[in-house]
Amino acid sequence: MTDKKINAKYTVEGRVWINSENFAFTGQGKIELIEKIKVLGSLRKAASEMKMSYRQAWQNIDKMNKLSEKPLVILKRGGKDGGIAEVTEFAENVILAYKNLQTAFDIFIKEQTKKLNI
Amino acid sequence: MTDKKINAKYTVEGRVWINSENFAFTGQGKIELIEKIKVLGSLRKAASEMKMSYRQAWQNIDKMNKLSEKPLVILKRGGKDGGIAEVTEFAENVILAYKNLQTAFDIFIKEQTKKLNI
DNA sequence: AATCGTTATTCACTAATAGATATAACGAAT
DNA sequence: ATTCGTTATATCTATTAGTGAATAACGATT
Repeated sequence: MTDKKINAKYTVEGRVWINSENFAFTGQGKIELIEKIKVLGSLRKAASEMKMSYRQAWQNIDKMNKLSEKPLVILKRGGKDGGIAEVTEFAENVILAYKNLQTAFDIFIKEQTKKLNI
Repeated sequence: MTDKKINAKYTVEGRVWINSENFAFTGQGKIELIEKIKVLGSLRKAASEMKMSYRQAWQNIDKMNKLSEKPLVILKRGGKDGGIAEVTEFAENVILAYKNLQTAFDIFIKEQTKKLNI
C-alpha cells in the first residue's frame, strides 16, 4: 500500500549552475541562448527569438568566452551574411555537462520534496 | 589509488529553498533572521545584527507569516520592552526541514562537482 | 569600391530595488 | 497618564539593472 499522505503545500525548489572563476558561466538562459545560436548561426537572431536584448546576450557570451578556458561561441563580423556565430565543441561539452547536472538536480528536488516534513 | 585528475576550474553551485504558494518562504537569509529573532526576542535587534534593514526584515517575516499555513514569528507591539518577537514551534520545524535540505544539497553539490566532465 | 546584415559599443532613458529617515501606533509597567 | 522601546508604515533618495535606439566596425561577396 502506497503512502498517500502527501503534503502538497510546500515544495522544494532551487537552481544550479556551473561556475568558472566567479562567474556563473552556465544557467538555463545561457544554455538556451547557445543552443539557439547553434541552430540559427546568429547571435542577434538567437537573442531576438528568446526575447533577450542583444546587448545582454552579447555580454553573456563575451563573459563566458573570457572567463572560461576556451571560447564557447566564436563571433565573427563582416562577410557574406554580415557575420556568423559559431558554437564550439567545447560548448557542446558544457551543454552536455549542464544537462546531466540538471537531470540529477530534478531528481534531487523530487526526492527532497517527498522528504519534506513540515 | 585515488583518481587525482581533478579539474578545479569549474564548480557546481546552486541554491535551494522551500516554496509555499509561489513564495520562497525560506532561504539562508530568512532562516538566519528567524534564528536571531529566537535568540534576541526582537525583530529590530535581529535585523540590526544581520545588517539587514528593519524594513526588509519586517517585510520578510510578514510575507512568510501570510503565505504559510501558520505564522512563523509572532510580532507584538507595546508592552514592557516595547514589543516582542516570538518564534513559533512551526518555525522550528521549518528551520529543521530547511537545514536537512541544505545538508543534502551540500552533498549533492560536492558529488556533482566531482562528476563534472568539461 | 559598394553592399549587406551582422557583430560591437555607446548613450540616454526607464524601471526596479535598496536604503535611510521619520514618525505613528502600541500597551505593559510604573 | 507617562514612559519606554518596540512594531508598523509612509516617503523620499540613491543605486542598480535592464531596455531601446543609434551607430560604428567589419569583411566576404559581388
